[in-house]
Amino acid sequence: MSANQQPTLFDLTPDPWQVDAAMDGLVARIVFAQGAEGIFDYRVPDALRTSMQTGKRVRVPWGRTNRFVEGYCVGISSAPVHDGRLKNVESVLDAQPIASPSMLQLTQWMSEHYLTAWGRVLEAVIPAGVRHQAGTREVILLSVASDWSSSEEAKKLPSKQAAILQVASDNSPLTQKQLCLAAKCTSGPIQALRRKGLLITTKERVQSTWDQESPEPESAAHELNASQQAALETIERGLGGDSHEVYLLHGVTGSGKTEVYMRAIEQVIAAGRQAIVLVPEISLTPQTCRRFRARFRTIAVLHSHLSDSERHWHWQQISSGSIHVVVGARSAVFAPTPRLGLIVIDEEHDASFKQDSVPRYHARDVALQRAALEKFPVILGSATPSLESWHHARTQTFHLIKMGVRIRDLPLPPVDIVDLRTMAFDKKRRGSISRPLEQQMRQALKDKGQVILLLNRRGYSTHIQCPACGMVLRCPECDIALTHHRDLEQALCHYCDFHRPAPPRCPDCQFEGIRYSGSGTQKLEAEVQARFPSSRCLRMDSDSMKRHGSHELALTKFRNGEVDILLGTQMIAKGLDFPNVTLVGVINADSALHLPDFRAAERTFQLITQVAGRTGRGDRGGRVVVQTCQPDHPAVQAAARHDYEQFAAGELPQREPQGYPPFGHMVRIIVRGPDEKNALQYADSWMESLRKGALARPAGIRVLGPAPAPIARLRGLFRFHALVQGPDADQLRQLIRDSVGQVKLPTDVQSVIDVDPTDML
DNA sequence: AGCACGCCGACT
DNA sequence: GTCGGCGTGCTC
Repeated sequence: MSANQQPTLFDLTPDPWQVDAAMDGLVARIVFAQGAEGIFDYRVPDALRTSMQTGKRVRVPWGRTNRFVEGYCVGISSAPVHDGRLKNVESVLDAQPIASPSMLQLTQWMSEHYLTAWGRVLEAVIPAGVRHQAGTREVILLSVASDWSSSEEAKKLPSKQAAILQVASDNSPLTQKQLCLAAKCTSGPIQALRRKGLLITTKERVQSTWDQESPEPESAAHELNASQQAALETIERGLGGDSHEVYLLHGVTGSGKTEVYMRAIEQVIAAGRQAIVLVPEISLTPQTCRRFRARFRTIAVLHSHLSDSERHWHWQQISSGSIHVVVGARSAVFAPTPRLGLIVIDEEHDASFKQDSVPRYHARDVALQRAALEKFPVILGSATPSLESWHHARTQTFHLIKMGVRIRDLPLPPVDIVDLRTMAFDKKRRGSISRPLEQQMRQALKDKGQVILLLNRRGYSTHIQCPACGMVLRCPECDIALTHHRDLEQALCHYCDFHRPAPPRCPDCQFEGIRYSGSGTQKLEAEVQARFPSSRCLRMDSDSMKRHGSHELALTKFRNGEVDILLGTQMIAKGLDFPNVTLVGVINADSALHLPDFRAAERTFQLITQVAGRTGRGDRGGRVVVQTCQPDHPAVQAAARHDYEQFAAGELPQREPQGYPPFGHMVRIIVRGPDEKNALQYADSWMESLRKGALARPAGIRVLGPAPAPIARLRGLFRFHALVQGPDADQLRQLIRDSVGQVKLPTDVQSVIDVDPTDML
């Protein structure tokens, strides 16, 4: 908009009847899923005026050669936004918008918040099955022309054609095949009618045939105890209206949070709106699905094994408003509910809500933003809330609701801490199970209870080392020690797909006594089988649960009592509700404690507390044994007392002086490339430019690094990372946005910008 | 992301 | 002299 045009526009303000003419230059604003990152303006030719809508995809000419590319229309304006001559939109690809106005608003926010191009966000947020209209096909429908009775030709039709016309006008549009059947004719007379213009054709996408989920037997609501009732009453005040409130439901494990969610959802449905329930990926077990299906008739459960066409079908059902409840993992936050009234985020602290590929969004934060835009409340539920949410609740932006007792007033299980350092002097004993834990296990099994053992490492041995020359077997592509998997007799890298046969002697010095040390779940399984030969043991980790449905099968076996001891990685720590579990053993509580991550203590506390909550859920009570080398660590101590508030009160003051979340914001930048020097050099100059930029802004922004990432090499690429921290999130983003492009990226160096990182590896 | 443009070295 | 290497920059 140049300065000399501006006054002219205002001088010639059109009279009302001229408005149409003044709107001549209709402009569509387009973003692209690949390629250029900006917003590009195109003229909308008259022929496309009616079909063009925001949220539809279009085909537009691109670049000097004007090859056609696909883009999303994110806005339409009547005045040209761009100075130069605009190219024309070539065609509109969608009959209906694929993104609603509110979804456009939300993705625009994400693109700003996560420093990711808008088009990339849209592409990631709309399922591929929806984009490709999987499971539908285009059919040609025949209907009677509206002016057929006035047509001369219609009065002197052959009898067959007249009959067909009659059948067609008595029905809604039919395919040619259907019309043939209904009028008992062949295609001949139908073609004749089409030529005469008496039958007109329309194209429509229809659903291919579909087998429905069989409905669950309906189950009634449970009675609420006093603490559930109180929680519901607080939440109720925000439901049904247009108020955007956030409730942090801090309920101990087994306090019956799910029932509170369900009651709230029922009220939202009664008010004519829909609800979304986000659960951690691993909790999306058939048990969870069944529980919700049994309660709500019109529900869509979005789990990871859906095919593209199933996903598309659910999307359409949700979009039409006929689905009232959507249950799913992270990406379900984008479900296209027309009038959303509530989002519930169960286990809101869970790491799986953060996406680890572009756009690196956190479903909790996206949900909060969606709720603010569409004006509805959010319930965050957890026994171990993230310190971010807890902080917001303490500082009054979230409503804190506590549920401190378990349903039926069951007690939280007592926790015994076993100090592994003193156990090290027990020379007669080998393996991962200490004497006290073994005794407790014998007792529990003797009393016909079930046992859960947590060991957060898969494989058999965690490292393979030569005692003669000191060599540790490493992945040639990654800076990672290989793990021995005995079932395959292979040494595997857990970060890429590298594997090699497990060596019988040192590959460097040929020493025969190469040592396999450190315990994973496979070794623990062998140890359990050796110590408890008459008990039935089942291992659950991502190796043994690869097949679809194996997770469900394993849990069903455990529930039916066909398994006495369930052992596994953190996938057994979450959400399971088995009343007969009378003992939980944590094999090594400090495995995550030394990770170079400011959230290490928080993670440890959450994991111990969550797995401890798997026991004492029946009348027989339960106990927990936690083995650790740091029995005095605050995270271990607080978990042993089931005392979240004690943990938070100790941990928050540690974070404040450093400006770590929740007291400040953080962006992590990863720079990687096949050439170590190039990558480091680029990272260095980028951080240098960030430091310069930080000086020109309000104080308080600091740039740490670059330094080699904790995993310094991954899949052959050297990795450096840096942290940019500051009290003001917008300032941080602005600084980084400005710096991108100031330093030019060598072709062999890639960068990743992770806003609000949860992972530092 | 492509694709053209442009500025350098090895060749008929 | 020209062909083609890829580093740079632009695309409404």
